[in-house]
Amino acid sequence: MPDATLTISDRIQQKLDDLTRAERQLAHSILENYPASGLGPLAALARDAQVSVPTVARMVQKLGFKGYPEFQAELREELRAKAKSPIAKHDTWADGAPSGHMLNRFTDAVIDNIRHTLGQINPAAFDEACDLVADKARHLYIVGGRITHTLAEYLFLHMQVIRPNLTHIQSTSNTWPHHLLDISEGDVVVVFDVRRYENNTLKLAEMAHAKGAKLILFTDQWRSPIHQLADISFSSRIVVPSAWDSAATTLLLIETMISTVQNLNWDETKARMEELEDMFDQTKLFRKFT
Amino acid sequence: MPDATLTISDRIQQKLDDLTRAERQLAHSILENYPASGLGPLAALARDAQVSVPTVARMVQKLGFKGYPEFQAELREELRAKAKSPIAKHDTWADGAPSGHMLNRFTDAVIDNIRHTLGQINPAAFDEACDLVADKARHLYIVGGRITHTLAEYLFLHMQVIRPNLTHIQSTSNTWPHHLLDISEGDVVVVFDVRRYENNTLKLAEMAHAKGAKLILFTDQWRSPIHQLADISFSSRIVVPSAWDSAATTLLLIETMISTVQNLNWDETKARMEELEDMFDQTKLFRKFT
DNA sequence: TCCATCATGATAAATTTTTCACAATTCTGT
DNA sequence: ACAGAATTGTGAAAAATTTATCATGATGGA
Repeated sequence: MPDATLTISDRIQQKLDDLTRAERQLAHSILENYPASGLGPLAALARDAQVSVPTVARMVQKLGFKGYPEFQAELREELRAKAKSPIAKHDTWADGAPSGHMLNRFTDAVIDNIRHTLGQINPAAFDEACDLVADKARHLYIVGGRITHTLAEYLFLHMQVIRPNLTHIQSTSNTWPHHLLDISEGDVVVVFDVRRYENNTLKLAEMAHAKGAKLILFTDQWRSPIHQLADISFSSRIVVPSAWDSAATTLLLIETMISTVQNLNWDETKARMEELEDMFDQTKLFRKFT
Repeated sequence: MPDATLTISDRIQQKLDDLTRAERQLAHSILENYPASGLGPLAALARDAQVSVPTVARMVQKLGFKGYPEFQAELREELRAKAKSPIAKHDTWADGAPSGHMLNRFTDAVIDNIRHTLGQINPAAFDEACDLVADKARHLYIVGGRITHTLAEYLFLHMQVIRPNLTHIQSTSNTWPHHLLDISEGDVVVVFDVRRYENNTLKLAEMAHAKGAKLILFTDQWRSPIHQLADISFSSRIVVPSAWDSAATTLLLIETMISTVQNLNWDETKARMEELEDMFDQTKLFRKFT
């Protein structure tokens, strides 16, 4: 009988390196919705993980159990113990860390930010923004400031694969007036501006607005002054137990936008993506022979 | 097929009056430590409740199941559903958008990713990593790949304020071997590498490891090959309903790290931050937050 | 008190599940 | 490119679990 102080989940993760390809595949499947999947019949688990039945049997033995039934018995025992233990420890995010640990406090705050932000968002406006960003006829400019340029670049890198005709502008650089010359009516400018709102970014937005560009703004709950010019703006809650603000919620919105735009342009993107896949495969091959 | 909105526990309690003596005995045994006992073999359940095997079989049918295995299947399904949403009784995050809207689907996935990731993280390892990153005696290198360099830069920008003596390396650039010359034993290298793991990044990590640097790795659930070299690694779940992966969870970890490191160095950081504020004010590059 | 009805349990049959032995495949180092 | 080792899968045997059958005991009303 294996060590009782470690959960099966812990032990799987610990052994993850010693496992073979199929076993690792299985391990992830078990962890995926733990412990439910492990409590079903062996064959079902094998099917879900797309491995053969004996692979499952072999791995449970590797984990130190005599057989699958013994493995299940301990899984049930874990479940018993967990249900019995006080609920206080139950609602923390990082198991084994006190609820006052930064990991738990921070995560609480971020989840709360997400909930608030999504609760206030206007889905129609979001869809409209995605349509604009997806429109390949319009040139797309993506603008970020001192910190937010990382978010801007994240959006830019993905859009680069999805559509042509786009530019990343860093408002802190002094080259942006050059880009502005090319902006014409109907172009789309996505601007990131969160508190410690930046003068440069505001100027840029004003001028783009004057030239008749569509402005989409990602800002915080207090809203950058740019929001008065913007056609569509999204404000995220960014407060966390830190001297800094959180960009996690804004990133969530950006990623959702990427996914939505991708879907809108799927027919054309597909080819671009597959090309990219090929490149990755080549990289893999390259690694194999070195 | 029984009603899906009611849990088995609910249904047993509802039927409690219609049950016979032995069945009631069994029912209480099931509820005693729910749902663990129901997930074992039928015979074990019968023994624990001190009733005969056929009694169990009969009652399960009385509850509307075709047989014991079907009963267990639903029990597992309940467990799955319960594990998924300790927070998210929210079916829809964005009010006014259908639950199938990308905003809701994506947010669901990200919350789930966060829950999984935090559940598997080792708080002690996290604290240790923060200590290393906070140690100003060690030079800090931050390394990112094609996409992840945005995350790396996000960490870099904040660390720049918190501590001196750090470098941002982009593994896709060809200048990184240059930086490698300066790495010495005891230095700390924070590496970002998520799937579509990059050969350049691996090479860099190997060489830094060979020079005796401490390696801290941020990767995904399948883990970059670098994790075998890394002193500490963190794996985030990154799957979302998109052709791309999500960086949101990794960003959450980074931000938590920033905040923790900030607190560790607070005395010295405070001065740096104020100095920075002054510089911003003087150059009038940034507006003061009101 | 006796019979009819229902609940319960023992046993056996049927089915499912697990384990084992061996073959095919993939990977690794020369 | 090859041989040897390790990994993975296939199919059959063994073990277990579940279901069905039937006998026994209990209960309650005439």
